[in-house]
Amino acid sequence: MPPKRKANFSSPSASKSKRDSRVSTPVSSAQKTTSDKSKDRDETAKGPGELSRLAANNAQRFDLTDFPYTLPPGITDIASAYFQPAQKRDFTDLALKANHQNLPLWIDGSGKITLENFHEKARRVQEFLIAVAEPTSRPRFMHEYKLTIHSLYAAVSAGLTTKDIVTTLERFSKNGLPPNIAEFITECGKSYGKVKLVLRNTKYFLETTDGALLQQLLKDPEISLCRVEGAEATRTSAPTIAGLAIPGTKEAAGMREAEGLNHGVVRRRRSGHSGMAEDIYALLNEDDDDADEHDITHAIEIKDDKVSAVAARCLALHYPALEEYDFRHDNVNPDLEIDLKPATQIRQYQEQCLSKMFGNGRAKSGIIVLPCGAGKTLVGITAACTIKKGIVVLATGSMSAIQWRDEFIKWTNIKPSSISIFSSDQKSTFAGTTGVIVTTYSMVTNTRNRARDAASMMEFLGSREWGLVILDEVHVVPAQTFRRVVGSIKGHSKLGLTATLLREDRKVDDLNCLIGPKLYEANWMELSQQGHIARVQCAEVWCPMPADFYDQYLTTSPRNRPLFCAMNPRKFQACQYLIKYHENRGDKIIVFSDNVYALEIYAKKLMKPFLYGGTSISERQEILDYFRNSPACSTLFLSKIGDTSLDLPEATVLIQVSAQYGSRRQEAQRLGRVLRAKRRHEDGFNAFFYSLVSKDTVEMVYSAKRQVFLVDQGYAFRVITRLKNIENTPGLAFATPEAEHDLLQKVLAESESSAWKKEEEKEAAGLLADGNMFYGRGGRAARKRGFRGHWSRPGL
DNA sequence: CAAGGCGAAA
DNA sequence: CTTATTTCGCCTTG
Repeated sequence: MPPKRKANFSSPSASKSKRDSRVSTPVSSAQKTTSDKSKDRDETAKGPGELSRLAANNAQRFDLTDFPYTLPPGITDIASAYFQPAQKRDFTDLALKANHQNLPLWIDGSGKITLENFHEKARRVQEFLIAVAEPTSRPRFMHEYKLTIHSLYAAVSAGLTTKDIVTTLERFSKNGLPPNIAEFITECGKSYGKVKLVLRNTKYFLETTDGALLQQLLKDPEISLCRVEGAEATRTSAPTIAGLAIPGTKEAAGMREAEGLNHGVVRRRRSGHSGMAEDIYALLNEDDDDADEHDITHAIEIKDDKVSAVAARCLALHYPALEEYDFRHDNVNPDLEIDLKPATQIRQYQEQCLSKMFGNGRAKSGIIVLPCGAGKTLVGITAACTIKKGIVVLATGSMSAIQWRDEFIKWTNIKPSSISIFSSDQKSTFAGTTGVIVTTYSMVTNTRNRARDAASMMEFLGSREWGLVILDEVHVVPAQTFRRVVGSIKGHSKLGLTATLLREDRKVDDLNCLIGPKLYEANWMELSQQGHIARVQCAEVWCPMPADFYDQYLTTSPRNRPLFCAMNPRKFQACQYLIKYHENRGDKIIVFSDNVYALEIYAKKLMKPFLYGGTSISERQEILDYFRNSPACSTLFLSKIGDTSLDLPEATVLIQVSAQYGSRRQEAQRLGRVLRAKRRHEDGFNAFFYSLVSKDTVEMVYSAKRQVFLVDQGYAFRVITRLKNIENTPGLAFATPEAEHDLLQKVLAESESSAWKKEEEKEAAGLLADGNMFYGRGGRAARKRGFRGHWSRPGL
């Protein structure tokens, strides 16, 4: 920053002279030429402006900002980032109110809201904030929320007015609400709900009650390109909102039958905004929700594959085009006979998710974020039971598809013939006029030639209108090919479910247009305090590297570094120590290593079963059953096969030996593997999560990155630099210098061979490409390692 | 029906 | 400049 400013000062005409030099060759100031004359004329033309700018620059010269305080190298300053102008976190103009100590919020000009979570008013205000803003960080004491166009839309469609929002924020803020924020909220309110995306007769339409607005949108070049043909005007009646009960809620239960269920937690709730604090909502006017809706709607047809492009463009024009499905008045699509089983009672937060989705009596498309083990599936199924139309469920793998089908049968009264799986090994349809289809993303988005039955099944999927599309693990949807599901399956509403709405690329934002806005995000800490998910102790164990290892680590090529980090003998010992400690406590332990070589070495040395991608299906099942049932086996080693599509048995301890780069999602997903743990230990924790990190290596950086999401969820990572009494632990591996040396030689050999293999691969590919282009790219065969899951079973 | 090719994701 | 590496699922062949 300072150099930029310096440049500005030193020559206000510097950029100008550069511009001039392009026109004429530079001349000395002594020579007076025509070009100089024109320059003079230029200067006089904007003389006063130039002068004042010079003065301003001059003043800046004597500003302290031109003499920045720089930290000594190697020291990172976290705090000052908050006060950089780029962050718009300048609080200078925001005067504190006299009674600020009685108020829990800070609101700055960037739309960031900070909540003092320890404040006596925090609980009530929190419920309001969740309704109007998106939570971004919720550790123990200070919570951060962000006002966005989507969060405000959700608030408005749940019945709040923009005036309510502004006054309530103003009321609880320690500082006066910045004027730009009030303006932002009001402006957003004006454009909400004006434009809708609707599906009729398997065609998509952009619809509005404002004819002039539609004309304006049509003038946009991008939108007009996405249009099919002609505009039509249709008549609709304003929808009513009376009497919708979400199945599984207390109200619905009360309607069905009087059950002696726990009434301790029952709070008065009105349809639309259940569980919100009374005093904050006292000023709401429920009835003006649809009051000013016109009878005439104007619509244009949109090309199937351009739906998300139109949504994106509308959002950019500040007219978010959202999907709302008035399923109760849909007489075109046949009803599906599906209901939750009478005994089913959903939890309070699941109910909150659903009231966000069905807040105004229609089904809003969007995303619900719940941690693993918090019952995402049941939320999806309850949504399906509310809409009662044809349902498509998209899962990431065929295993997961089977689980979805089973869950549907477990929780609902759906006829087994009405639900079917469409995957590579099962291709059947439901019996009646409508039903539930569970399929996989790759099945639907496959572009290569299909098998005949798959093609006909796809034809069937694409030619119909579906009431609800449930997208499991919705964070995968922005991927290049998976995003095509949005165009190829026509759903009136879409519900995305995920535990971790995270990607390391910048594509998460696309989900706003592909699926819809985030409707609800659970607070992990809150759920664990309520006992719905486990309380987890997280720790990062720092393992120093022996000197000779570290030397090799420094000299090896960067590609081999992760191998050295994983094979660090101190790390191995830490792993061994932790396994021993927790096995003695009676825990079930899962060890993750993304490096398959390290995985094999660790598991074989410690005589534990291990499982990776190359393990055959039958052997996988055998190993998992063994781990699940045998008391003799309490530790299992897994590659990243365990991250997805493996129905892992319950574990209470998780040890991470090596991981892929800085993936926050992977870290959260792995922590999720112990969230189902129920057994409580005397120290109050149900489960443990250890991340083993080789000290002073790339792993330190990645590890910090990986933890960001969990830290925002309120998890605190304890750093352990030495494990208690590890030096006196008998039977540790690689305890002697010789053993350590042997290990180093092994690792060196492995890194050599993998490097060599790579070379050979490249060479082969090159030669083949040169010699005979029809062979294409070779080298895949060399990659496939032949060894199968090999393991020792002490008890069988 | 088992195995391998291939594309794609993270 | 867009890597690396492991894994999954679909489809085809013997």
